Amino acid sequence: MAVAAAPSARRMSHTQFIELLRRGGASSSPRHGEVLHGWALKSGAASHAPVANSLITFYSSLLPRPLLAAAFAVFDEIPPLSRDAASWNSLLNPLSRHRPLHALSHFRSMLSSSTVLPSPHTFAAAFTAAARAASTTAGTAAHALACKIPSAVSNVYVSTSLLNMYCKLGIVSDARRVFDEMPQRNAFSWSTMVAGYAAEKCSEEAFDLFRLMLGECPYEKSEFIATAVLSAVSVPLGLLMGVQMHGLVLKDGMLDFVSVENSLLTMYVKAGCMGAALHVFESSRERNSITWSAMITGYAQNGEADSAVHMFLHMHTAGFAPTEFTLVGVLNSCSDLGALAVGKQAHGLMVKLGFEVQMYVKSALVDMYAKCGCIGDAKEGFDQLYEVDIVLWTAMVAGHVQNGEHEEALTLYARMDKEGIIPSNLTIASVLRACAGIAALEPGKQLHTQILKYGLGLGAPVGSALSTMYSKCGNLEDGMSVFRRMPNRDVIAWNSIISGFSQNGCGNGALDLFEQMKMEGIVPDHITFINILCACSHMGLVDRGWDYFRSMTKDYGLTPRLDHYACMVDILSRAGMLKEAKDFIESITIDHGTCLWRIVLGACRSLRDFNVGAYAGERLMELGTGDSSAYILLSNIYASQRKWNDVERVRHLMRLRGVNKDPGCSWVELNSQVHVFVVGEQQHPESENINAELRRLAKHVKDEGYHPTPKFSFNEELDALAESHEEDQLELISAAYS
DNA sequence: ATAGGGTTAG
Repeated sequence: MAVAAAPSARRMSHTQFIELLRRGGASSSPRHGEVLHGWALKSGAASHAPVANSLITFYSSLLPRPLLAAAFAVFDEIPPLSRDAASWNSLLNPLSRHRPLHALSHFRSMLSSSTVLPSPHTFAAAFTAAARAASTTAGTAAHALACKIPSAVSNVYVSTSLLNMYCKLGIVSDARRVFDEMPQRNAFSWSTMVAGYAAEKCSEEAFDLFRLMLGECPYEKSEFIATAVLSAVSVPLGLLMGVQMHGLVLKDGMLDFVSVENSLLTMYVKAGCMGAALHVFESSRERNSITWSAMITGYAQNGEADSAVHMFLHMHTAGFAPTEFTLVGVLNSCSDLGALAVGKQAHGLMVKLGFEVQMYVKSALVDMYAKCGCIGDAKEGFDQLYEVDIVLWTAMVAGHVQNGEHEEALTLYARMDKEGIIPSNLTIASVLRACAGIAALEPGKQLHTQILKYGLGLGAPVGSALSTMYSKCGNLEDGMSVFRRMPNRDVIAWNSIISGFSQNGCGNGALDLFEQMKMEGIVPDHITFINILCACSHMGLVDRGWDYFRSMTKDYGLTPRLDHYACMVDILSRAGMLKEAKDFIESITIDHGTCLWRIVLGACRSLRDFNVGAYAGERLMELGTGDSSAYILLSNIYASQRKWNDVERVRHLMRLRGVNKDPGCSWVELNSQVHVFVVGEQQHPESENINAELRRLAKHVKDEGYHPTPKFSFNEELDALAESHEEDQLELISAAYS
C-alpha cells in the first residue's frame, strides 16, 4: 500500500492528506483510513479541523457499513476549541441517516457548545434526523430555530430537507406551505412534495402538482417524480389518472427505467386490472425481483391465487431468486388455495435463503399451514418461536377461525389474555369472527368491552366484525347500533350489516341498505352482491335477482363468481323455475364443479320434479361427487319412479366410490356442559326421557294441525340420512315419532 | 481544504 509509505507521509501537506483520503471513495477498505488516521494522530494533524473532518467523512461513508464509532473517536480527538461547524456537521449528517435519535442529541450538544453556530448544513441534517426519528417535537423546534437564520431557510437544500421532514412526519399541509414559500425549487423539491402526497394517498393533489410541474418546469421531471405520482394514484379509484400517467411516461421514454415500469405495473395491480398489469409485465424490456413480486402479490391480493403460484414457478424458471415479498405472496396464495405442496416448497426456499427469521414471513408461513388445515405444523412453528409477536398470535387465532375451529380460537385468545399480550385490532376481529361462527354472544360481549378497554374504536376491521358478531348471534339491533356508530363505513362494513339483515330474515331491510350504500357513494363489491342475491333468494324475488345479477357486471365491472351463480340458481330453484335453473347452469362457462347441480337436486326433492332432478343427479354422478346426500336423493327419485335398475346403479356407484355419510350431529351447551346427539345413536344418558319428550312435542305439533309433506322415498333409512342435511329438522322429528 | 436535500417500485 503506497499510502502507508511513512517518509512521504511525514512530508505530506493537509491538502495532500485529504486528497489521498478521498481517492478510494466509499469503496475503500477501512484499513486505508486507519493508516492515514494513524499518521494524522502521530503528526498532530488530527487536531486540525479540515483533516479531522475529512477522516470523519471517510469513516462514516464506508460501505456497506459506516464505521460510526471510528468517526466519533476522530471527533472526540479534536480539541473542543478547534472544532468548527463542519466538524459537527460531518458527524451530524451520517448520524441523521443511521442513528437519527443520536443525531438529535448531537444537534443539541452543538447548539449548547457555544463555540460554533449552526449552519445551513446543520439544519439540513437536523431536519433529516427529525424525519427519520419521527419526532415532530424535535422537527418543529429545529424549524423554529432555522427561521431566525434567513440564509438557512432560503437555501434550496435546507428547505427541501424541511419539506421532506414534514412529509415524513405526515403533516402534508405544512409540507405544502414550505413548498409554496420556497424561493427556489428543483427536481428534488418537486418529487419530494409529490412523494409526500403519495404517502398520504392524496392521489389528486399528487397528480395536479405533477401537471403543474409539467407546465412550469418540464425539464425538472425525473423518474423519481414519475414513480411518486404513479404510487399516489395506485388506489382502487386511481385508474383514470393512472392511465393518463401511462401515456405520459410512455411518451417521455420513462419506461426505460425499471422503477417506473414497476410503479406502473403496481398501479394496475392496485386498480385490480391484472390484465393490464400483465400487459405491462409482458412488454417490459427489463425485469427485476420487484417486477416479479409486484405480479405475484398482485395476483395474490386480487384473488387469483393460482396465477400467483404459477407466476412464482415461472419466476423460478426465469432464474430469479425469490425475495421475502414473493414468498409472502405465494404463501398467502397457498393459504387461499389450500395448496400445501407449493406452500411446503416455499417453506424450503425460505429456510434456504434465510428469510425464515423475518417475523412477517414467518407469520405468512404459520398462516399458510393453519389455512391448509395443518394446524399442527402451524402450531409447531408457532411454539418454536422464542418471542411471539402479536402478528403471529393473530395468525394462529385467524388460522383456527379459518379452519372452523372457533372454540380453539377462543381458547388461544384466552391464553393470550392470560399471558398479558395486548391484542391488536386484527386479533380482536378474528376472535369476533370465531364468536360469530358459533353464535357465542357472551364472549362476544366481553370482546366488546375489551375494544373499549384498549381504545381500539370501531374502525376497520373491528367495527364490521363486531357488528357481524351481534347479527350472527341474532342480535340485529346491536349489530345495527354498532354499524351506526362506525366512523368510516367502508364496503366491508356495509356488507356486514346487509348480510346481518339478510340472514335475520329482513330481506327488505337488506335491499334498502344496499340502496342507501350506493347513495353514500360506496362501491359494492363481490360480497355485497352475494348478500343481495341471498336476500332476493329468501324473498323469492326472481326479477330483482336478475336485475342485480346483471347490474353487477354492467354497472360495476364485476365478473360473477361461483357464489353469484349459486345464488341465482338458488333463486330460480326456490321459485320453482327448475327448467330455467338447468338452462342457466348450462350457459355458464366457468368451471362450477358440483355445487350448482346439488342446489337444483335439493330443490327438485321438495318440489317433486323428478325429471330435472334426475337430470341434475346424473350430472353429479358424471362429475363423481363425493357428497353422499346426492346419491341418496337421486336413488330416492328413481325409487319413487320404481326404476329399480337405476336405484341399484346409483347405490352401486356410491359403494364403488366409497362415499360415506357422516352421521348428522348436533350439540347443545347447558350450564357449561356440552350434550352431543348423533343420528342413529342413543348414547346420551337421558336418551329415553328426551325421546319421550320429543314424542310428546311431535304429538302436540300434530294436534295443532301441522302435517308434514309426505315423502316420495321408498327407503326411509336413506331418506332420514338425506333429511339430516336439510333445515327442516322438525319434519324428521315428527316423521320419526308420529 | 473539510460538511449539504430525495434511494423511488413489491
